[in-house]
Amino acid sequence: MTDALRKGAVLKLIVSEYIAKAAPVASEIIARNYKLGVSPATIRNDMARLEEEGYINRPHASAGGIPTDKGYRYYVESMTEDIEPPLAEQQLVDSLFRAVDREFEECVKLAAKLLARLVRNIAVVTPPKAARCQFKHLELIAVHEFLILMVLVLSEAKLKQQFLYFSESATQEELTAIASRLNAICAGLTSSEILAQKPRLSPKGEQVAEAVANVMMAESKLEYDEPCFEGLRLMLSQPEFIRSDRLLGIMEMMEGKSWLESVLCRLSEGRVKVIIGEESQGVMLRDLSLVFSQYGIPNEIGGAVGVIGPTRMDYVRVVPMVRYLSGALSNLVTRIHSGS
Amino acid sequence: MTDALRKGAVLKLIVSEYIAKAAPVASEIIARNYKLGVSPATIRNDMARLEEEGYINRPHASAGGIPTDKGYRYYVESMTEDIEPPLAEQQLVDSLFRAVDREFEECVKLAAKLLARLVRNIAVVTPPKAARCQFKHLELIAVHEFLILMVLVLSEAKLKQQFLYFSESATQEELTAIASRLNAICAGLTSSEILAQKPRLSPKGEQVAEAVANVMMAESKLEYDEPCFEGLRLMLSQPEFIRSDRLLGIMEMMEGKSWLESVLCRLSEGRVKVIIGEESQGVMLRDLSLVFSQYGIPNEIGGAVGVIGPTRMDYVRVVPMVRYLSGALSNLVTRIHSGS
DNA sequence: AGTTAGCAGTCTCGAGGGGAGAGTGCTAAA
DNA sequence: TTTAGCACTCTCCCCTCGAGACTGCTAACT
Repeated sequence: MTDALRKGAVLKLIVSEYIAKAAPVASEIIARNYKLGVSPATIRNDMARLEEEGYINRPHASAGGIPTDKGYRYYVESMTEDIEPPLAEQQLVDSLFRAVDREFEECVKLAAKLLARLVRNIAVVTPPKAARCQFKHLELIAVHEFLILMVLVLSEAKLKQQFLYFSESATQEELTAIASRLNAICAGLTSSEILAQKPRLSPKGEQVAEAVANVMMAESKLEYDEPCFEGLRLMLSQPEFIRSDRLLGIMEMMEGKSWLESVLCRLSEGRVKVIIGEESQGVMLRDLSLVFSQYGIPNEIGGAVGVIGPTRMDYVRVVPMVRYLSGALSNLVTRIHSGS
Repeated sequence: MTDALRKGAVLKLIVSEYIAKAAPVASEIIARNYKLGVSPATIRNDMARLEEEGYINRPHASAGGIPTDKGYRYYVESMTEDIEPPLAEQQLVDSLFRAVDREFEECVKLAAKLLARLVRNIAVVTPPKAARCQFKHLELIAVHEFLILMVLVLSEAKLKQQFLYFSESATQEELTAIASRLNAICAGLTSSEILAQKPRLSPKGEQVAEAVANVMMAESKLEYDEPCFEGLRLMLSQPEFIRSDRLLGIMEMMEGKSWLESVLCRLSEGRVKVIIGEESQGVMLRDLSLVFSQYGIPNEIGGAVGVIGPTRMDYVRVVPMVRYLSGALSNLVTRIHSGS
């Protein structure tokens, strides 16, 4: 069985070598750089079998090996789960979330930027989204006589704003009264509950209540919030994108939102999901991989974080990083959700 | 003088032909496609002189003409100011701004998206920013015992949010009291005025007041708000970007913020500014052009809107479009600023 | 003087050929 | 089962060459 063992080792070496160099891997390279104690010819034999079994491919008859999706899959599966990102990178992430005094949106953006920089690929982070969205607080501010700024705070400290036009003028006092009335009535309710109970309100109050319910309805209908993408530039500097039509394909894909949905619904709690190339079954482009994970509190509030890159992606760096960041985001969400 | 006149006409035709085809323009093309009533040989003579004078260039000794920056400049200057965008496009813009019931940020994003789509290049829109930033309203909402969400409304209906940590617990009643006290004290003040007058406040009140002043300070220090970029993908599909290193250059430039500042400070009120290639004096890449305009109410509130594209940009479409959109944005801002 | 036809000259672009280099598959021996 | 040796294959780069595209120039024309 030392034979099959070595074959696996050779495959892993081929994959990691290809990830590093982006060029077909020759048998000599493997024999020379890694002390397997066998000659290139033996490696060649192993490689011939790896090709038969579909783990590697050759661009032409007498060239080195390139991992197939199946090859990458083997490589990823053989990674142990307990790899941690380098300490320096952990600290970068930690320091990002230590002070949460900024807006949450800002945090999400910064997290995406950092992740992109660390993995040198496209990073995606969706803002956390509560499973059910409850009314928390309403504020009405007169901008002008007929124009009102409505500020709505929902559960999980989510802020919404909208302008309202009144057909007749309203004083700030009147607005404050309407707001405090609605605050009393609606506290803790969902959009449908607000619509269900019909308290007696002034015409203006009715208009506001309707607007509130609409905003909350729209919010709870959303599968996930507008995700934040970063790192296009970093990915671009990788050799697979010297031809810009590749990039065009990616951008076209990303402009449609459907791909994200179909990726997110494949995620399972608390585990990093790796989707390699064709495994996405047409959702993604052939030569792209995804590394995604959920974060948050299951069935309460959460979002997703992940990386998009070429199949030739440094999984050993990316997977632990996504796992770590998703943990950090979970902590952050928990802190806001249930006190510090 | 019919001679010099024709030379100008030939230059304009060369520029517009090059803009349309992205390929060197031959004398024959000009003679055949446009009825100037002269032969290719005559056009060639004109082109030779245009080259001497620096309006066009040749990629090699026996190739057609390509406009220089100076050539584009002539073309742009010869455009009349009263060109309007096609009616259909005007209506698209108008319909975008008819209902302002969404967040303003949302409007800015949509405007950038629309502009990008219409001009098939990168569009930039900065959110409107008030010259001086005044306190309008404050709200404090308890998320948990020690974690408070502070919502701050500034002049021009600008919303800011921030989390606050208290070292001792606070009830919602207490927070409401602090907020209404500060609302009374600070109404209409700027950040420095808030810092200057030192009313007697509880320790928690002090902390909140300080946070408010900090947020406002940061806000007023900002030259302009985080601009919104759109349309990278559209620009990418233009022939000058088949090689992706061009794109890389653009993205690197855009990541730094300094270029925007130096562009914005060159703008003059109410006029569309066109900066062609090297005219930017190193701020931009050689082969990019900018078409920018301010919008808003001078000395009160405003932002900028513009387009980034290759020097070979369809100025006849882009310039009127930027002018029109900047007008539409000005209207929108005015409506919010001074009542409908 | 300005314009035009004709023609030689220049440059690009793509196809085709050949040599160097890289790396394999196969075979026969250890 | 592993290894050394070797013939073979395929890419890549460079060179050349011919076709095609336009020009610049010159001499005739209006």
